[in-house]
Amino acid sequence: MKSSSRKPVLAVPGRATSYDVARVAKVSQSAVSRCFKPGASVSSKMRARVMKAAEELGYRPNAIARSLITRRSNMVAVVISQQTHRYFPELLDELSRGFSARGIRVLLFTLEKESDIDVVLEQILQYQVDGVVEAARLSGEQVDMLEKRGVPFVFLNRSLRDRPVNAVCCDQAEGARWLVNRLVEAGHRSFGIVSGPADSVVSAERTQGALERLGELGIRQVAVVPGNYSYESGAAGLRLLESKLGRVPEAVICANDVMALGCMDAARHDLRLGVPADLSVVGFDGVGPARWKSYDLTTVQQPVRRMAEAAVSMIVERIEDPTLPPEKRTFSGILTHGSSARLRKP
Amino acid sequence: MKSSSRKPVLAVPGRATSYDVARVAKVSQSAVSRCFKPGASVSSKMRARVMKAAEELGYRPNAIARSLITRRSNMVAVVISQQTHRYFPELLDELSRGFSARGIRVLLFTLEKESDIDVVLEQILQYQVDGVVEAARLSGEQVDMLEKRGVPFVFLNRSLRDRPVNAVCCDQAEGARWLVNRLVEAGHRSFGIVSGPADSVVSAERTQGALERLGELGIRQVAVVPGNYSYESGAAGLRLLESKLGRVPEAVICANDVMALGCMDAARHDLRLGVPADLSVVGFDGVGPARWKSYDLTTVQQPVRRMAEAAVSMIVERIEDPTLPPEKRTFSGILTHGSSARLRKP
DNA sequence: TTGTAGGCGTTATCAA
DNA sequence: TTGATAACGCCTACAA
Repeated sequence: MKSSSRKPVLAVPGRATSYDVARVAKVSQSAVSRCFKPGASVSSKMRARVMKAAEELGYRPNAIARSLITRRSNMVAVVISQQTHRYFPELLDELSRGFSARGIRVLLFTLEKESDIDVVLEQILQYQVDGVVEAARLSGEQVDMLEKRGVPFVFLNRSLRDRPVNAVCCDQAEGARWLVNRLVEAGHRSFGIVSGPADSVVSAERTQGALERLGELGIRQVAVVPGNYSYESGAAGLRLLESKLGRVPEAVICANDVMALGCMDAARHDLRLGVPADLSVVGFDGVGPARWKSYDLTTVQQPVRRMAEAAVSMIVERIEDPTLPPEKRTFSGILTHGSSARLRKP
Repeated sequence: MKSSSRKPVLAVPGRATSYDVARVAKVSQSAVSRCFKPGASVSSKMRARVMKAAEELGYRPNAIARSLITRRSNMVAVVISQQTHRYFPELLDELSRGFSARGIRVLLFTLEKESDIDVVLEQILQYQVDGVVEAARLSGEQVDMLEKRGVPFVFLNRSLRDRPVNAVCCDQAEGARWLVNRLVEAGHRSFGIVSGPADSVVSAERTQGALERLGELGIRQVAVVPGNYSYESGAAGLRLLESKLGRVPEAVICANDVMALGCMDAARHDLRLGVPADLSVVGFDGVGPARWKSYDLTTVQQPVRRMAEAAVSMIVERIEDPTLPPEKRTFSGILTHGSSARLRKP
């Protein structure tokens, strides 16, 4: 018998293979394999014998070997920038939950700089992941690579001009317009905007959306200063706005919540201004701290959970059926009224 | 020629194998393999031909197949509770950075409940990871399984009684004692403690450390109430303490920063108390928001970066040399003076 | 330096 | 229902 001659004892103690189990159970190796395959046809007697032997040896099917032959790794890559992850851990949590509920493992790639995406993409392709969730930007060529390889992927909160790709987004411009509407309607006439990092698509959409609507409403006193999504840059942003406008604007729109909180603190603690009495501050995201009593921020909350769930199911569907056409799902943000902005009662 | 007969054309367009490359380059498959192995001996002519063909076909070595034969997946599992991750995304960031710098991929497992660890461990073993970072608790039997399989693992901020295991910790009790010392020295005599979830080892150590030192210093007015690490439970904790002691204590020690911030806000906004004038509040961790101007929390900061780096290098060393004996590395926390507690100037 | 051949641990396809 | 046998894509002696 081949199976008994090829391995007198366990090569590595505690790393039994299906051959070892077969030998102990005195059945064929393929029988062992079948016992570990959900809907296979095995007699209960066989199953019992095999399971007993497997138990004894501490056998576990080798997922790597399985992947090789099935051409399914049951792994999905999640690519996320450190920035995003740091300020928005909820996103990864929800993605991880969703995939794990469907029996899929997450191979995590965090990017320190967006430019790291090149080497990361290389890794992703080598590891034969079944799909990719991209919460980072990709160039056209990089998208080409994924498409050529037939790896399903979905963008999170970004997309590609002039190209049909899978994407789950929150309508940033819409949210920005809402904020502007409510602020103007409540009488604010001078505005400051603290944008996010230059390479952030989300920040650009939020900033542009706000500027556009302000223009439509004929608001002329508007200044934009750059931030980098950090608390500190929100605080610094307020001072920049002040010097740019010659005075503090009546309302400040920050491209994310964390900057808005920095801005509120700078107003209150450095400039001794009342928020919202002297200054209204609003943000985007709906992160945890925005709801804390010291801030109670007015913001456009992103439906993270639903977005993650959408991304997960879009990927899974396309793993099952790669011919599915690209789809873009856009969620509206949720305008959350806090007390950081002077607004009319809804 | 076997190589040319086995695959007339690319099976899946864009998924070339080393055989495909070999055929196009008119060399053997093993030659292709060698060209992609760092320190192999290949003539530059050969390398050029192979690389050209590989480029044309978009060939990338299949990491799964490689893992199967080398018995090295170059993947490490990171197990972390959602709780920890949500409040401390920095930890995962630093781990991911460290591993990726060493050419190792992270397979992420987030736990909603600690009890999910069973199924997660099963996955980990099946996926043949080279090592495991455990930021979650493990039972003795679970540790047995890993050890029997010879998978190196390191605990983060937890350990196992009566067992030599790899661990990287921050000395929680020490930090707690420091806090108590400084508070008592500044004249505080009545204390409240808001603990973390019952199943958190870290919370237990912090709480115990504080209680012990308070006992040694002869402080009698001490109440402990349970929290769950959330902002809300910190706020609720203060009210619980008040009803338990009959009044608000002079100092509140929270088992993490986020609860401390909730506690500060409850004091200021609900009870109209001055912090630190009427009440001192301290926490543990050193998270970002603790440094925000609205809080400026006195806390014991964990050296996350160094801890993650230690965990990474301990794992990597043990992947290289599995015979290395277990090691425990304990870091001291960093007492960070904010203005949330009335303390003597250092 | 290059090619041949044998495995790594599974699943899949057939006969039996 | 069971058991041979051939892949999956690569690495690695060993021989040339």
